Amino acid sequence: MLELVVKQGVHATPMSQVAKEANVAVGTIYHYFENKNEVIQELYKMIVKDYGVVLMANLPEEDFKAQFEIMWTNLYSYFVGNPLAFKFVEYVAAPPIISKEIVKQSVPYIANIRDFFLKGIEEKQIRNVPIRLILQMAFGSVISAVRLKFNEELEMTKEEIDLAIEMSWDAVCYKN
Amino acid sequence: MLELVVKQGVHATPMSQVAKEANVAVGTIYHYFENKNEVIQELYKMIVKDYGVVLMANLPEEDFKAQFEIMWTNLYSYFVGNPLAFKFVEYVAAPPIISKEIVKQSVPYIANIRDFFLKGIEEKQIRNVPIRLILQMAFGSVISAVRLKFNEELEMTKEEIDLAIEMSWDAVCYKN
DNA sequence: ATCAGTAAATTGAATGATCATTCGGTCGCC
DNA sequence: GGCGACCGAATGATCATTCAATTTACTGAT
Repeated sequence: MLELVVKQGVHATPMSQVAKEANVAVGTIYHYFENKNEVIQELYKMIVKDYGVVLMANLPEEDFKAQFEIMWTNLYSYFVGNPLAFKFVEYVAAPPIISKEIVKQSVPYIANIRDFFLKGIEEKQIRNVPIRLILQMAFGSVISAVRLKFNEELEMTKEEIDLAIEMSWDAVCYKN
Repeated sequence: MLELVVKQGVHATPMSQVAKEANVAVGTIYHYFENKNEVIQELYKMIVKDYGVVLMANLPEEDFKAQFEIMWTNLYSYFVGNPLAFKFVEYVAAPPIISKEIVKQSVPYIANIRDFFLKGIEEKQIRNVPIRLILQMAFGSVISAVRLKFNEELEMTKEEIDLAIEMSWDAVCYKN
């Protein structure tokens, strides 16, 4: 369903097609889900949970900036490697399909990311500004980079990725 | 139609409702537009054209950074003052409804913004990195700020706006 | 001024599709 | 023999789009 929805849009993918693709009957889907929207919502939660884990993987112990860089790269790689996930959260996961309520339910999945930046602020590695601003800016820069790649506006070589990370870091890092 | 589409989503707004809201008959709409999608596309172009103009308004002559700040604020104010426009470009203007083709057609409307940053690079005010990266990062930071406000995650006081601008500037400005 | 003539604008009921969802029934397993 | 998983045709709506009919706006001739 993820694939179909990303390619055609939510309302252009009939449940009949979803059923066919999944090799089940339409009725079976309705046996497990209340309605079409609930399937979409579960898809959303799955993806958030997924990248919430990936994001924090393989962090080096020491340097804070190095950790930031790895996190940035983790998320970037996740989206580049899972274009469907990216396109889903970017283009499909919009109100009123995905409500604020559902978004809130997904917050715990990424709580550790928030904690990471809070620690950064305490340790004077990260600007002392509202945490939501930090998160949104950092997250947004990754999204921007992925967009550039998928729209084929930039090739996103190693150098370009490093530039993007550097810009992103300069936006959030502590200033003397 | 903008209003209806933003509130209900494209496929949840029947042309009959659009017609009623506009006090015309359905047929009349089809006299002026090929189909539903074309109306949406014209909406998109209108909005891009609109903020392309607003963005460059009232720029002070002197300081480059000051100009950047005004541009940033211009776009921020535009979106905050036109929530429908914001929600439309953010949530509705997605493929396959708005194709890459349509996006390309709208590029000329914002060519002067590109020129502004190119000049900035020449004058060593802006980082010497691919222009698309600059544009996407700068634009993205405004979007992030507007999102925070609309989601009521941040109040976006004058201070918070200034912080966001500062972060955005640090991301794109020239580094010695 | 008036009016016939005509082209464009407008109308909205009818058409033909497409879908989400339901539910009576089947199947396989314990 | 009973229970849950599974099936998919049938239902009831909803829509985008069409088009024949009607109205309006404009022209120039009288």
